[in-house]
Amino acid sequence: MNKIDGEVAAEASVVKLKDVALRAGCSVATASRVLNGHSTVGAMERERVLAAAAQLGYVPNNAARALRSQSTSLVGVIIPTLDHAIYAKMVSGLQERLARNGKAVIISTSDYDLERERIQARLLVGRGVEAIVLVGIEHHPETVDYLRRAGVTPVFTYTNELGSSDAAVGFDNRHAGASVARFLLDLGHKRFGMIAGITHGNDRATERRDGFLAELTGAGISRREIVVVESRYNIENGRAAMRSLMQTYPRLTTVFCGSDILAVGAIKYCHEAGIAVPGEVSVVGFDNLEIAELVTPELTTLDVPAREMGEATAEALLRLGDKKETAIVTELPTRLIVRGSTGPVSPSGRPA
Amino acid sequence: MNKIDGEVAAEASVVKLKDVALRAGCSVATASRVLNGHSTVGAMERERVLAAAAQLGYVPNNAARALRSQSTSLVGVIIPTLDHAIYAKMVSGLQERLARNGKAVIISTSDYDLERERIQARLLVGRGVEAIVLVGIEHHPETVDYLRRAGVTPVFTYTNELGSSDAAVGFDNRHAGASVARFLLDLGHKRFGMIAGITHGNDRATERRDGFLAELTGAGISRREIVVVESRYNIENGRAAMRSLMQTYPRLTTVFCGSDILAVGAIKYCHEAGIAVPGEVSVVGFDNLEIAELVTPELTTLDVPAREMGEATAEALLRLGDKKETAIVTELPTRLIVRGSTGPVSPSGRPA
DNA sequence: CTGTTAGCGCATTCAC
DNA sequence: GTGAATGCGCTAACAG
Repeated sequence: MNKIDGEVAAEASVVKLKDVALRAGCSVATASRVLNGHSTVGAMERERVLAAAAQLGYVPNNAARALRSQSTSLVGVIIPTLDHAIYAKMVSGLQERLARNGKAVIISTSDYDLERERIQARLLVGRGVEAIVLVGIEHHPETVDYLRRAGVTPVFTYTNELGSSDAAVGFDNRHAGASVARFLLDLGHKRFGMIAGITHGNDRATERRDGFLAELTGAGISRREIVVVESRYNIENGRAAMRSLMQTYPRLTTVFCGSDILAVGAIKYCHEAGIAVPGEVSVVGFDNLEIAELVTPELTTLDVPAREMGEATAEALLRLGDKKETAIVTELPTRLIVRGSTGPVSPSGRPA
Repeated sequence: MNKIDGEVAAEASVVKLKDVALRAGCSVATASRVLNGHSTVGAMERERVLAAAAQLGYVPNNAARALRSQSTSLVGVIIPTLDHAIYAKMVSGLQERLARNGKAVIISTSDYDLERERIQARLLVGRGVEAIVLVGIEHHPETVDYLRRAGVTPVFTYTNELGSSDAAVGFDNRHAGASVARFLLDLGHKRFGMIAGITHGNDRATERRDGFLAELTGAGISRREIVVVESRYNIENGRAAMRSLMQTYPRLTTVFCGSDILAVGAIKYCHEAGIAVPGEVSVVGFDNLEIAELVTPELTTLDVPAREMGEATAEALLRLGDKKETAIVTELPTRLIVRGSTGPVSPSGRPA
């Protein structure tokens, strides 16, 4: 049985441009021109093509389009892990903003391993991505070079330094770490601990720690009196790290954690061990995740606008695509959210 | 300057199969065969091709491969939102497992809107995905039909019903809801409230609620005595819903929430309002997110193995690709995790 | 076992 | 303005 022209046609298994042209009574070339917005097409002709495409439910074959035009409308993103809300939020913002401009995102994860990141980058290049969004400024020496040679735009997030990328969207981790130190100093703290993320291959963790330490030593605190441990980002590790810290250095009055995840674990340990927060020890987190407001006391933390970072990254990508700009740095504001987990130190040197 | 054979060659801007063949001294067909693991190639020849590919850093052009072979190694996934950890975890498991088999995932979000889901599905088809992972069994009437006609494998998650899909990976939401009811009945509760997710277009929320209600009415509780409100999944809404519930029906002894997100908000409200949990009201969540262990008291909740669901989905997809199976149902275990937010009701009808 | 040939669906050059 | 022809990089027939 033939389809009757004008009825809501049952779509063929795959509608191709040829089918649209056939129905519109023109050549595929014309149909292609219309669908791609090339102005040089008669108004009537254009109408018919558009109508035909709509009726047939035409969806362009991206593989063919990509092969022909060298443009895939695909963006790759490599994050350490999707399990961490801070990255999930960033990807969410990126994906939604990009989708509005017809671009799709392919996601992959490196588990904080720069070598894996490099492999993933190659794979994404094979997939034809036009740009790759990376986290941080520190990468395998070959990664960015490789992207460059492949004509893929590298973009860094979680940093405000362009480095070897075409765009950086983020904030100054070092400054953020320093601002936490400043806040704690102003509260009168003298004995500091830090539970940092694993700094190996992770510039964000490194910078946060170094900014924190620099501010403290600048204030006359001896580096040797500051205890720093590193821990993978999960609650259980945060708890364990806090235990080891407090058992070894019971006189610490405050502990800065490189992530809320760790801070929340730290607070859990304090509960168990009967250590008052902030009475005996003040705890500060980083990221301002939802969990920061769930613990008791609520967590003082540095707010990172993850979703906005994803959106801003998308916008940078879009602008880069217009070729009007060649290098973009978007610095996002961070700010300290003071809640109940921090307090002043009494003149005796113990928290009030 | 010419590249010298044998040195670690600087990769050309884009290395093609032809380049590999050239260097290996064979035809592109042979090179293709080697790279695709077709056994019928001589050992020496295969060696040389492999070596050439490695030295040049050859990465196949997926667009061309896709166009020619109708196989893209691309899987699409449409989830309500990446902001909800339960979906982020699922995607994480899916992505990692698929990556091990050379498949990539394109992600998109529907914001719980079945019409948006339908649009996203079409877009993903245009991208050439071989399968699409959907959440739940309820979809726009055209969505699955469309996928079928386009030759794209539809897979449902968060459900154990095959429906119109080729594979279902998940659990019985109705049964899960019922098991929560059973647990609360056994504790002696008589006055029940529920903060469900928005059930419109969301079979998971609907089933959880219906299973809960069915078990209760089956136990002789009148439907009219059970108070159900619906709320979007975020903490603030959970808090507001709990407020409205407790202010209007102060005699409720227990409230079941369709997600830990809501439950956590509910508990926050109880803290503010001075309502003892579980002394005055028992609260149960759903999902067993990390946040369940962060609130005080810790949350009794139904564990949903989200990451495993993603992994199992990937495996179902892989098996479907082998064409040995044609329909796969994988039911995952859920179990109630009893923590501190629930307790028995005293003979007086109030919680003990 | 290996090379030659012919498209996959589309965007674009070139004629008209 | 519009149509016919070309080829993007690769894989799958087909020969040899």
